[in-house]
Amino acid sequence: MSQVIRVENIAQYVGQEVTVQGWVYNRTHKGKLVFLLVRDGYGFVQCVAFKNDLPAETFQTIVHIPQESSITITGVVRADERAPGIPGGYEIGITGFEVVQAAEEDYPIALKEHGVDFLLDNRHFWIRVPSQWAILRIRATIISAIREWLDDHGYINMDTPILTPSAGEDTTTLFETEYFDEGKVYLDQTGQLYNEANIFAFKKVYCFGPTFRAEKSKTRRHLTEFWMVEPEIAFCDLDQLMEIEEQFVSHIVRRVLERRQPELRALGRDVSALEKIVPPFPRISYDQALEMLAEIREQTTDPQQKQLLEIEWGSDFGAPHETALTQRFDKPVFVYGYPSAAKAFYMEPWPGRPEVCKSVDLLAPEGYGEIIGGSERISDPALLLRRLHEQNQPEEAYRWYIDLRRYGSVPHSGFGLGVERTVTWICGITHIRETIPYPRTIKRVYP
RNA sequence: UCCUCGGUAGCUCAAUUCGGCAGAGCGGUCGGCUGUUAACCGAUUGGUUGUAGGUUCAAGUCCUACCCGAGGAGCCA
Repeated sequence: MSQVIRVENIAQYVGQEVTVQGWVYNRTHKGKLVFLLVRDGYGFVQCVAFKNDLPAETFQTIVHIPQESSITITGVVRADERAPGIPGGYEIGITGFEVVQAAEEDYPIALKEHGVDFLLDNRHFWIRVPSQWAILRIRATIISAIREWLDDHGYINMDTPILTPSAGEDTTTLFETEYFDEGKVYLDQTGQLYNEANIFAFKKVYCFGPTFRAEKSKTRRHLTEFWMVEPEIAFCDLDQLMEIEEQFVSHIVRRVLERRQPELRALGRDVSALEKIVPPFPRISYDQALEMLAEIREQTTDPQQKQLLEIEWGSDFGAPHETALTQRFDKPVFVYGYPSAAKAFYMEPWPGRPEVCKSVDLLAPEGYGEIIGGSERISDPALLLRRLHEQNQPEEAYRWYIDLRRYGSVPHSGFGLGVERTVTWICGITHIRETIPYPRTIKRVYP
């Protein structure tokens, strides 16, 4: 056996004999010639067998090898523009072939069109196909870029609890479970409140973990279990927060462009759209956004769309509004200064305009919409207490949270970035369920 | 929770206004072909039409109830 290579590095081995450990993704044969498309976890490479170059028995084995069989192939790498694959452009002329296991012949996923229902039921196999494999490789790169940027900029990772007491929020959107003799506890929706405690010890922190929402949302933008990274920064106001967010998001996109070109190509992603993602990002106020929406509604002829785009001052944007708005930009756009009534109680009021708060959402371009929600938090204990009462929140549950403001309070801000929505946008795909290995939606917990 | 659409072979779908033998392509298998890209050619394999009940000589098709899924809204990342 020659050196076992990773297919992603195949260009380094032209002219050499190498070994690939992997699986048969596709087989097609033409008389004395067989093409195998082999995946090794790192890429897809075409391997070619000529009858005259191999022992008769080996050739017959290759001709009949079932799809998805696990194999060890030895052969010589050559560049050939005709060769498909990821990265593609290289193929292996087979000199040795060993079967680890011949797969059963009824593998359900063909190289043909399939319906969503079928593919989701077979998610454990679906992740083997190039598009899903590419998306999940990009996801992993996005996650490592997130940690890399934060770790390099003075943020420390603080894991926040997943099992949390009620905190008095509307429990219909929380998954609950029994916790010994302590009654009900809930799966976390955010680590933010704990992170607000953490910054007073560590200054800049982030938590990164799964988040659970029991909302009965049934759209292409929702999962019941998703991953969110939540940085929180002491001595930081709303303007500084936006600067951080645009640097952060730009870094993530840049890393994907640097490290995942073959995967982006496999997905047919328009890379030029991603190359535009550099700071600064446009900033518009909620009021300006409303004016833009009014303009867009004027220009719309479709009566149904016109109705969907209706919005009154005070409401948060729905998906149609975000989509319409972001189609007008080729970079992510900040929308700041939302009505306080539409946002959480802990957001700092706008100076001189208490009906508006220092919140900011980042909406991804090309119609993708919200990927980040963030704000400057209230730093004054008396004001925080008043806002709690105004929103009828139970004071006792937030005792420790209010106390944070009594001992060295500072202006501070933070945000949450939804990993799967970011992956959806960067990959240029239409549905969030493809951005996580095993999606959990309101109708699916299998496999 | 509400609105819309759908469920027929392993998969993707068809089955004519008006009820009349359950079909095709793909996949799998066998054979042919030295450059395939979702190859092509020939043969072959393949069915509890989502479930239960009803109408009828006869139901994939009509009626009733239910189950399951998808898309969208609201809510959110």
